[in-house]
Amino acid sequence: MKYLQEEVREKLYRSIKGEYDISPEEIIFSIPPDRKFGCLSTTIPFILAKKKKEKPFLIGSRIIEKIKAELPYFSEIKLAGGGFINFYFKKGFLFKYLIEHKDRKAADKKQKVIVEHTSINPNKAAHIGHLRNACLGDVLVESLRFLGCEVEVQNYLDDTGIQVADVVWGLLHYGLEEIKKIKGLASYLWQLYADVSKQLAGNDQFKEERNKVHQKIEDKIDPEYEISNYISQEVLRDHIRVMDMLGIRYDLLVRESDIIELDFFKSAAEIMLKNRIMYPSADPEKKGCQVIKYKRENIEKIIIRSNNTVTYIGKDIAYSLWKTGLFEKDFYYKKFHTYADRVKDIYITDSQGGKEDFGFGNAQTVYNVIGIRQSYLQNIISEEVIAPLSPGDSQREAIHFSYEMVALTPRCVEELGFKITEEEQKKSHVDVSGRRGIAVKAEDLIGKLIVKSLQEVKLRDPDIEEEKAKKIAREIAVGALRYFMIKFSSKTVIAFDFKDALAFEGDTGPYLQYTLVRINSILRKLESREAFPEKQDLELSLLEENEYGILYEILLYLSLMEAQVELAIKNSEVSVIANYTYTLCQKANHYYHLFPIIAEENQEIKHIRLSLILLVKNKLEKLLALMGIPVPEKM
RNA sequence: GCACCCGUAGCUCAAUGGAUAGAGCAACUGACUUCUAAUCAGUAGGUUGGGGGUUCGAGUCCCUCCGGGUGUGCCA
Repeated sequence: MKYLQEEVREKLYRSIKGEYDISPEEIIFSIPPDRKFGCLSTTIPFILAKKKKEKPFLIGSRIIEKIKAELPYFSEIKLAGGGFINFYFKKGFLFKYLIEHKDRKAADKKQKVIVEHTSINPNKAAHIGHLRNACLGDVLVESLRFLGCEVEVQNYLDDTGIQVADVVWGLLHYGLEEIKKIKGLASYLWQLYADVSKQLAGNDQFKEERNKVHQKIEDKIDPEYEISNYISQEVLRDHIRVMDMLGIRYDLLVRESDIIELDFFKSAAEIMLKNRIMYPSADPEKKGCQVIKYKRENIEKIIIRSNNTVTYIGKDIAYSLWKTGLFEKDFYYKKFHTYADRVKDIYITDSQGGKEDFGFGNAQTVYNVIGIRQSYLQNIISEEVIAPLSPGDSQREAIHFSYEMVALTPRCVEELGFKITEEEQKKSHVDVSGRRGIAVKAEDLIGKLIVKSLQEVKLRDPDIEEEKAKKIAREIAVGALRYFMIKFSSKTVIAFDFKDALAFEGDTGPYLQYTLVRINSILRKLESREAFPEKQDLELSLLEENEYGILYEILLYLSLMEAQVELAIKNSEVSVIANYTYTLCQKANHYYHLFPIIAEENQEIKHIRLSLILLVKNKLEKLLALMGIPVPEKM
């Protein structure tokens, strides 16, 4: 897919690449703040001037001379402000261009990408922090697909971790049959885990018991093993169910127990030793340990302890090598779950089975959506393991898609009924803590959102059928939640508060939904769509100046859409898409508020307005789909 | 100690090194017999934490100070 700016960029690049050392990505376009500076602008002469110590003005003039004849869509290309190159579209071009390219598909880049997200410890219900992870991950997935990548979504299951052992220890006085009778297991374990954590803290005897449970799980000794298996599966099913409520889905579940069972780490260690990535430490304090050098901080990170056991990072390294295809071994697989609409199945890894090739793994680029606190380990994997093992011709890349935590405002913590210390009281936010049970459960939040939106729906339409109202309420709840989780930049700590999260006005998901719902409503009420066929050569000069100006700004803004999605991926910052969509909606609302469509008597003008609204609808539908925000029938 | 991140309107946040720093919320004023008021229009609100520097141009890059946060384990 080539969008408008990309086409111009290509021509520009060809005209300068012989003279300057520059990559196409460095040529960046923006829409100038004032139309007197044109409709599209680049500062490339300034950038080139820095590289060669020349006058930007002269470089700019030379570039314009070279490309002028090659770019037919512009009436003028002017140099301004000492080095800006400003492009002026021919009248009517942009409208025509956007209509013509409305449903253009992304080029098939044939690149396979794996995105790992969600990856919640399977010992309790999901909370708001996990929601941020899954929502960010899912927008990343859909954006990559939009840009033409083949994406495989993986969810990693730490089924052998100490957290599972904690709750198994807490449940040991029950037998498996009794545990199976527990309703809402994930939610039940939420409280149990908090209680267990309290008991374990400062009680060495309990901890020792728990460690024995952990060991028995690893050695597959019942009842500990079967209980742990049951719990992690059931909790996983609960996580999948909750995420499916938000439209978030997976292709493959990867179990840590299978990585251990199939001895992936052994193969990983062989590769790393052979390539001198891992080596025996010479540091007397790390005598007998195998380490990886982390150059950025000049630290040796222990991978294999002196007692020959593997540290936490080891399993992640093996998994990453498998994901990037730098590794011979593979898992076995079986079907785990079919979604209710039956359009998709989830598979899960296994440690035995048939040799069927499912084609999982082996991607060129691997994203791991995980909190910023994991940066240290993720950087080691990406910089010290994956990068050096990737030969230049088949570059493999592991990208840490990081984000800050969701925390709670002190007020919110108190609303939830927890006591907080005086110290915490003074802070702007308090960390979510599974161990203390301090968090908002994902499903509780979704429930609150549904209750509130149902009220709003009924307020606006008291006669609405119950089922219809519920469906719309769910859609609004999902829209509000998903937008809230991605609208902040990933470096912002979200200080969660019900007041903000339950907002339906202003910069919120429902605002975006409302914009599209109203556009759809206009189209429904239009007496006849047939009277206004899609037409590329509309007579824009019929519009009075004010309307033309506002309409033109929307067209310009619409032309940025694909570039914005690319920018979001390039910067690992999907909030770009949320912000862009919000601004687009503001512009659209402003326009059709000023210029009514159905009531317009001049059929030509009506045709123009309708065409614009259809363009906005087309882009907005795509954007909402990228963000997983549903479109209600009415609001 | 070392490394990284953050500090922008009363609050919550935007702003690829680019032309006049923008939104939402809260406050105030106005627009529903009208294509849906979950909307729209308007008023007010700023020394971008302080100070230096680089640059044609700095909220953005560099240095420094102040304030806040995170990571840095033979834990996971």
